[in-house]
Amino acid sequence: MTPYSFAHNAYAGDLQQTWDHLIDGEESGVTVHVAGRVMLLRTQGKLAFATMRDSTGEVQLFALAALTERFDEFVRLHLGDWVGVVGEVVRTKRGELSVKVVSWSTLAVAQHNFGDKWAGIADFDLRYRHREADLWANEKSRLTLARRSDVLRSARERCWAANFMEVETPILNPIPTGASARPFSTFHNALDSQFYLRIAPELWLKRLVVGGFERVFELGRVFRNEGVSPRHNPEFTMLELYAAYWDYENMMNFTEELVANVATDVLGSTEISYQGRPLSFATPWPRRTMAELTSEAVGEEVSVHTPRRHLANLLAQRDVEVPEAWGAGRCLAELFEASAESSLWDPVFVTDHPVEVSPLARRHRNDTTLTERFESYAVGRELSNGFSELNDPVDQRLRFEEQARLAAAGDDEAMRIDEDYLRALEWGLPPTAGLGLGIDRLVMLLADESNIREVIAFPTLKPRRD
RNA sequence: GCGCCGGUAGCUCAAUUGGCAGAGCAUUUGACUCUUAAUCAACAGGUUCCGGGUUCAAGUCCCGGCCGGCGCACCA
Repeated sequence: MTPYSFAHNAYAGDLQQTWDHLIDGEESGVTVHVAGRVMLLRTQGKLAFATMRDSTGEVQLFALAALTERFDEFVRLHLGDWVGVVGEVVRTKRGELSVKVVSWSTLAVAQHNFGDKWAGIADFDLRYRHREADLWANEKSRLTLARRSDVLRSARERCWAANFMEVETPILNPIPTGASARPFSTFHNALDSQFYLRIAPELWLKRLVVGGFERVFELGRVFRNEGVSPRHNPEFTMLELYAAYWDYENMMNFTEELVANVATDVLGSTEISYQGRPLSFATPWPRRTMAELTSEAVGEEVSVHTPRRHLANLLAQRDVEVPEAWGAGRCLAELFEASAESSLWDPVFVTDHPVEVSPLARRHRNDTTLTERFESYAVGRELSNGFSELNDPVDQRLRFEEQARLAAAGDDEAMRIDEDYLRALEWGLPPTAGLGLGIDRLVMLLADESNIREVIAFPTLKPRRD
């Protein structure tokens, strides 16, 4: 029977640092208890060398028939077995820091191997379905998921440092809202009610601001029942935060600082390389209106005031089908996506979106057909989305009603009227700015990964049907 | 959802024009007192993803299905 515990008192990584000064063949006189997984095993008659890895790194185990108990069993260990070892820290004649094994025990056996000891595990299906094996076999996977943890820690600390309080809001929602997306639905038996997994926590968070929490953030999972791709997982992690008394300019300032600081916390610099190309998070990020960028991309002046018919023609030239229900605003936003979006490499704020595509954003103070909204883009992808929040319950009702008309016309991503939210606005939402930041996308950039599944420990896969 | 590509031993990968299904590592056995992906020797290891079809003969060609990668669509 394997032990129930092990009196562990040292880590491989620490030993490598602490005993860096040991010269070849020198013995430290210090006995340690280390534990980890056997990654490699080299036997040589009455000697055996094992490479053991724990969460901090690797250290060699040096076993001798003359010293090590049950030596004949030690040399029969399998790659992947967990062992606990007691022995002296030494450096071998050939220069490898080692624990000279006196007593030891198998803590757990590995009944399956961990892939080729040189090539690891390459099969995507196996790696994603059995990430536990992938993590042992592939250093890159360990580094990427550790980096995700670093990003989460940094983002939280930066939010706390700016006096945002972390809150949690419902994942089970009677109405899916706060974004435009198809939801997952589920059912609560005792309440005899249909629920939807949240597509965004937005409205709940603003209700907390109404309640007097002036700066709140939530770092949590949202769910969207849409296609999967190298950049889309059905569940993903969003940082949403709201600050009373801020407008979207303030929030853009905060956003660029947040991302730049996270990059610095995690990588030590705002200057990184992504997929072989330099990428700079250095602030300030350019701020360009959607109309400007779209005009540049299509080679003529366009805006939300351009006749819808003309915008529709420009879209048609780009093979975009234009439904009857789209107004000039939606056409402009679609034209932006079709023409300008993919070329935005370094971070940039795209601002002043049409009201038509921004049902929760406050109208622009200089043009009521636009909103005070921004989206940051990097590497041609949307990274964040924020705005001066619409806090007028009358206008919000009009926006919801417009969404309801779209839904009636067949748009299954349109928002639904949320009476509870409207009532909350009637109690008074101060001027507030909000932000939603896609954490997975940010981790992809900071981990130099091109597939979102690499930055998610257990990405959503189709269940096997054997 | 559509298109392209892929699935061969536990893992990483070969297999020419349709012609005996292979190697390295892992496993098993043996040798070896300073190895570093140790080395050397030997044994063993297969529903070639699944189901049909064409053919004297199919890993290879055709049809259907499953799973994955990439692109498109949708979207963040």
